Amino acid sequence: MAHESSSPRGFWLVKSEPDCYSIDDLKRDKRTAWTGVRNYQARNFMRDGMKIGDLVLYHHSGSEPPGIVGIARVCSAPHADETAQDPKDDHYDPKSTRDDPIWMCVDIEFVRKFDDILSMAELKAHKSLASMLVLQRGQRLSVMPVDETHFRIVEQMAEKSARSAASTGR
DNA sequence: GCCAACGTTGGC
DNA sequence: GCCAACGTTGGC
Repeated sequence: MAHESSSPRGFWLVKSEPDCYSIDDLKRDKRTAWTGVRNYQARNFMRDGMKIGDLVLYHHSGSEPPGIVGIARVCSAPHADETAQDPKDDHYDPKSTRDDPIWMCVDIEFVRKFDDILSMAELKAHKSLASMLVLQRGQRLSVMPVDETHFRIVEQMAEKSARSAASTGR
């Protein structure tokens, strides 16, 4: 590719139920291993696609409203998801062994939390995000790639809502 | 290997 | 609470 060096990073989106692990939990912990993913496609994105430094949109699912609440960054190479080997863990998988871990994850670190959630309704209202994967009907992946153009638009939307919040004294 | 039944995710 | 979209399971 002619302009390989102009796009050095990948862009991703991860989902989490805030009751399970929210952006505030990530902010408190600074970083965490993104464990518990038990879908092969999602695992493959972490194992084969994610690189240290890639930026990640953090999505709250099952919340009211659901939407993107901040940004994280990939901060480790892929490694075994140890929760798969823990019989007491909800995500225990007896098929996963120390020799053949099956389930892999990366670590992500907190970058920032948006002042306001960007709800799916708001995102869907933005025409240039129409093809964004997370907005497609019935799409259930918990780890997925994001186009850089979509990522930048989301960043701008977050900035804009922060500015309007500041100007109205909210 | 097919396919129906079932379970899960997650928006609405 | 409903339902769409899958992934998984298991009988055949």
